[in-house]
Amino acid sequence: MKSNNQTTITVIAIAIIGALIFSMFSSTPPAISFALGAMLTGLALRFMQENKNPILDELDPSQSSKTLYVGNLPYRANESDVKNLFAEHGDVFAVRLMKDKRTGKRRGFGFVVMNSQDAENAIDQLNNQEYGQRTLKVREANEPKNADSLDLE
DNA sequence: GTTGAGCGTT
Repeated sequence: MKSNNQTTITVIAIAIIGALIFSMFSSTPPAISFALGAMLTGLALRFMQENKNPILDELDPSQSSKTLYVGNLPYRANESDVKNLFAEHGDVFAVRLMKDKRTGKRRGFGFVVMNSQDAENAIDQLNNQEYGQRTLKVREANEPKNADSLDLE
């Protein structure tokens, strides 16, 4: 609900164009026809936005996810262990432990995708904490796939 | 079967 400035400008621009077109085919005074055209175009755009791709609305647009980098993991830890560990501090959506593509051995680090708010908590709770006789390193990932609500910048 | 700072995959 934040970065809709561009969308808003686009809608206004299209609404103005619609208003101009509407003014051409209207016998009412220019100001009134312009306003009517803008309103009609705006309503049309809203109708189009509400009916566009209901599939996209089912992909949990309300829940914003954040990818966490997890380093210094014990080699014997699997994805279920990491998922259970992070699940104690929030909703975990996915866990990917990186393995070497040639040998398939675990490289000792991975990524955890979880709720944004819970991710902030999980970093504070799990970073520099012992797990499997190792000191965990939990940070925000460098290439965030989904960073919707970032108030940092 | 080993190792130990790091930022990946359809």
